[in-house]
Amino acid sequence: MEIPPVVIDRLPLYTRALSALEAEGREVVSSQELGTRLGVTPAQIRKDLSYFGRFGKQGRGYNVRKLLDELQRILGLDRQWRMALVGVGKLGRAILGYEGFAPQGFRIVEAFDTDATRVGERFNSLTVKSADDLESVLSANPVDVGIVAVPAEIAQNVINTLVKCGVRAILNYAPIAAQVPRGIHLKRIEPVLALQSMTYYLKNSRGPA
Amino acid sequence: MEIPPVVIDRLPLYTRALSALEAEGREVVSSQELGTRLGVTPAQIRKDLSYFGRFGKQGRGYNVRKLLDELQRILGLDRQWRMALVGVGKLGRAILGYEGFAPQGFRIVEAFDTDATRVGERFNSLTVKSADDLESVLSANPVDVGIVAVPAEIAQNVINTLVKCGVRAILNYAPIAAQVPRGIHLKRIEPVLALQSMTYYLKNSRGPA
DNA sequence: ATCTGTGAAGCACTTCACAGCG
DNA sequence: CGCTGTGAAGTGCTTCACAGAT
Repeated sequence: MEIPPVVIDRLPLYTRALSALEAEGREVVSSQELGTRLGVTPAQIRKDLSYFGRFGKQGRGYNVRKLLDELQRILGLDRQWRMALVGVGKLGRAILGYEGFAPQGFRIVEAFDTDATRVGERFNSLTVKSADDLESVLSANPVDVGIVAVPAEIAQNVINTLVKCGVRAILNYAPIAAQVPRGIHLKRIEPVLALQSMTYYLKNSRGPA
Repeated sequence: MEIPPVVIDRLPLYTRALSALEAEGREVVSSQELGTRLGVTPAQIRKDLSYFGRFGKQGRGYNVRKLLDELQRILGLDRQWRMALVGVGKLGRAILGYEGFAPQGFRIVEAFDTDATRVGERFNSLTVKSADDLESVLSANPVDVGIVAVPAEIAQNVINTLVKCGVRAILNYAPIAAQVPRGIHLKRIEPVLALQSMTYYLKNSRGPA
């Protein structure tokens, strides 16, 4: 069956709420309550989950631990994912220092830069390699995800190279509208884009309505 | 007229492509070419723009400069927007150091933290203030946007406070599924969420298809 | 000849509403 | 009786296809 992409985008939110519930010691939750926590309708949650199986108990709800396990399995969060960072400037360093990846199974295992002065720098157990070696390094030791943190002008080039190296998922921090072939997954991580659409609504309403 | 939210989300992408075209010295562009650059169908671009007016010339296309001006006006990008950062930890510092905001008219004008050791720290022209003073500072000097970069446990609280202070747009970096009242705009800026949905597709296909 | 602007058709996602199980 | 799972109805977004402007 073909699952609607929006459904896939919501599943990580569900896992997050379920983790919180588990931490609170809750064993069971209804679609109603989960929905209230997430700002999503209960019907939507039930429908979303129904694409993958029947995880609930009628009259009772969902077992928190069990549903969390199922969702993690469905999303592939029950394994480690290898990532390569390209661009070790200001932004790249912040990404290397971000502590939110590892606990969720995402590890940056390579870092590249074009700037010779940065090549050889060490961050924890990681040594920055030359972008010239990107293809050879990733061919020998493939990664699952590429993180692009280079200036806009060279971002499309870097993305093309990553794709050529077999990287099928890309997290793009560069402010460009990048192109990728069909079948390659790219997500923009960009505060400015998010801001620029919110301003439309700010502009068009006065006061807290 | 009520504009579909997805349309609003695409407009910033259009402005970005148009800026690039202008930098290249292009004066005119067709929906076809713009679409190719952005990975969007030409019909969608024409339809999206038609919600706001008739900006093109039949047989010719759109004047790049003019369309860019119109979109910036529509989105409210022709003015400055004031932002307050809450949380000046590792992530907050990276946000303060990010140089992508100012050129687009977004300025961080206040920074708050609960940690007494951080209060008083200076970043460029900005002095970190105590989170206790958040309400009084923002009441006297409102901001348009709140940026939340605090630990998950207190993020919802911070968001509630910002909303109480009249902030109607929030950029949330904290890994929680936050709740906001109707009419308040919240965007999640979260690499991990983006990764967790991409893994679904990685897991479910082998090779570059 | 070319490319826009747009009703109408088509598709995708959400919500409803209820049968059925615990 | 409460709550899930799900066809069916409803809504919203995208694409088509073409009249009309240059």
